[in-house]
Amino acid sequence: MRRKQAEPAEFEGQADPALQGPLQQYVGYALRRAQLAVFQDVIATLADVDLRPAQFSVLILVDANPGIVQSHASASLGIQKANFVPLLTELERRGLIDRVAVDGRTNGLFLTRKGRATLKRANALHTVHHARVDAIIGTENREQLIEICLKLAELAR
Amino acid sequence: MRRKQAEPAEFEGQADPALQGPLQQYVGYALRRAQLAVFQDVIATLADVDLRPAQFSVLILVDANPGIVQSHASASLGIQKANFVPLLTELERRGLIDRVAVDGRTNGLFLTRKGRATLKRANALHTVHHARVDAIIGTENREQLIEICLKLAELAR
DNA sequence: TATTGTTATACTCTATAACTATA
DNA sequence: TATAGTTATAGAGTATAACAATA
Repeated sequence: MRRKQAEPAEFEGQADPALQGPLQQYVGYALRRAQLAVFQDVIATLADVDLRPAQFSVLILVDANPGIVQSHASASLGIQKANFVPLLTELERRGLIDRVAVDGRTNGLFLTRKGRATLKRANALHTVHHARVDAIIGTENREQLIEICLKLAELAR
Repeated sequence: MRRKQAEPAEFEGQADPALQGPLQQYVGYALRRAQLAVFQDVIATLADVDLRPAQFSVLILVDANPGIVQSHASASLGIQKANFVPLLTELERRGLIDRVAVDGRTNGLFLTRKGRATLKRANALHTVHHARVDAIIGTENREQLIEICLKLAELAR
């Protein structure tokens, strides 16, 4: 399992002088560093329920959209349908979701009772992470960050 | 080579109804989607000079800090020293950087003439990407986004 | 004929452990 | 004894292509 990212350079509480260059002004670089840090915190937070971010996102999506079909779910999450298969297979193996045949080629997704219980625990844990994020940047900044990120995601269309 | 990410779900210009759930409020999820989209755009933009984002960041860092030693450079970029080795080896193989022994166990990093020329081309290409980002979110939002991301990166410490 | 789910495969990124040569 | 660079290896994540079964 992945545990931590590379230690950031330490300079007695100062910002790393090597990073005062143009890199600090690049959106992609800032996003990468922030995303890695946040994911690291989420991974550590959800370790108790043994859920990775991608697995957590599937449970959330299926909980909010019972019966959603695989192809729709994977497209919504921006995951290739081919990569979605082993993800679901593992969640099904653990008894957290069910694949229910809608017709001969389509599966609807549902949380099992155990899946709902696990998600409930995961949500409680995630609240702690969420509070940690808000403590660092504030609620207002969080909401603005998300708004900006959603606009940037349009670049992928 | 990686070319594109999964197609986002399309709903005749509407937002994907399956994503109106709690996922939209999570910083980690928003950051991941935005980072993937921005990186995809950077990768496509820099394809002409055959540089991946990580390679580009190394050239920028070494250009701004000639002679920086490997361990410092990798820590500054948040890359494990073990993973930094093949990255540098490839850049050296392509004649873009030089590893110069400082003492028996330490390498200082320098751009070659070709490395500087390639970086110059890459920067010119990157300007186009940068303009695309600003066109979507605006300069002010970009600056605020970066500020917030840097604060979030503190989570990793 | 197009779509859904699947298998196979490969590349990138990130991580750890252990080694060597040197300071 | 600690550090810099390296090698080996493994696990995620993401990408493509091709296939069978079904609509």
